[in-house]
Amino acid sequence: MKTSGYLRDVNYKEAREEFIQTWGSLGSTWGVNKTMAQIHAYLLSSDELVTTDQMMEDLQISRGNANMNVRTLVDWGLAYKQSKAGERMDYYAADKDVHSFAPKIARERRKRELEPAMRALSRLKGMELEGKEGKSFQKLVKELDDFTSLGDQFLRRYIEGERGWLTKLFMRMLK
Amino acid sequence: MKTSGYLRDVNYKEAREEFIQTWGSLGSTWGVNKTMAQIHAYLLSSDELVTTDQMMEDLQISRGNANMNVRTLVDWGLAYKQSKAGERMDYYAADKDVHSFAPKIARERRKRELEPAMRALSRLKGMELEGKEGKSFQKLVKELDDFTSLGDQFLRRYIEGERGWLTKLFMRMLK
DNA sequence: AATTATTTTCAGAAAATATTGAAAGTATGA
DNA sequence: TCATACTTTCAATATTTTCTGAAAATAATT
Repeated sequence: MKTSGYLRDVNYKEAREEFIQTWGSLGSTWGVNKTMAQIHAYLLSSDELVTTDQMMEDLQISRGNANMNVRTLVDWGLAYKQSKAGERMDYYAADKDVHSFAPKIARERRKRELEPAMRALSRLKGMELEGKEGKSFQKLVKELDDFTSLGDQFLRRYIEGERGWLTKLFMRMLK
Repeated sequence: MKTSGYLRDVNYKEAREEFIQTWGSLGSTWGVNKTMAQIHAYLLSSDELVTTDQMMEDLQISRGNANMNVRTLVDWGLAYKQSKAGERMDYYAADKDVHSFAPKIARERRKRELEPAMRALSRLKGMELEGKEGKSFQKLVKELDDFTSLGDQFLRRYIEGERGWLTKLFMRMLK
């Protein structure tokens, strides 16, 4: 028989390892640091609750790094801390449902990437500028502001909206 | 009279300066380096064609930096090189229309941020894993793949689609 | 209350990323 | 074809970001 216990175990481990590494390096391009993305992938792909020590061991990272990044995951609502009865150590698990955790990521990215831009634009929009240059600058600011506001409304709906909303919108869109 | 020539000129310059600085620091959170975002903001807020030397002077950056980042802007289609008749220096200007340049940014970000994730997921989806862990891993991969594919279809429409598409979709969405 | 287990913090080290500036490359035109 | 004006490249440097590890803090146990 080809798929011995040994072989299939290695397969799963390899697939998981690839997933974790890929997610980690993609994390950087998404404005999330490598370790945080790796821990997220690690928790997503784990059936069991895991401790900080297991993360340190499997991802080869320091205690401080593990602690800091798992905490951020918890802050974002992407992971949860759990206690096992009779044990002192903290265990962690991820929210596994993409339709539940993706909006949480969207919420954080909106906060970091969109809100400051909107604040800046609304400050600039409030200025009364004169002259040819001033006028076209104001036009630019207004257009950027309209555009980001549209994006913001969309994101808010997604973040706060009911589960199927995005999928429904896509269905309508494709028709 | 309150708005003397001097005053309103300073006003415009200050507003523009604030715009450039803000866009620059936001750039970092958007995966675009500070200088590139600053040059983009500088060109967006300029009525005239500008040379590399003007950028160097006004943004206080080196020639290499200016050259490299303005080239990337041109590569992305966010800026254009123009020659003035009888002059040797290269002049640059930005695409000022947000409904024209935003999809170009979306295109580049899709390429960098979404495509590699989709490639990784489709590679992982192709694996036949056994055991309880393997099965739930495959479920995870499938869900992530469905989700990213949906996002990809959406982005493609936006990137390739006609001008008003996004706004129309939003209108429908708000109803 | 003292000991032990566990988590958190944070200054400094390391890694990743961006920028400089001078040298090499190209195009123009005298 | 040589000189000049301008652009591009890239090794060295600077800056920013992330990570480490040991010390401090907190919590549980005896």
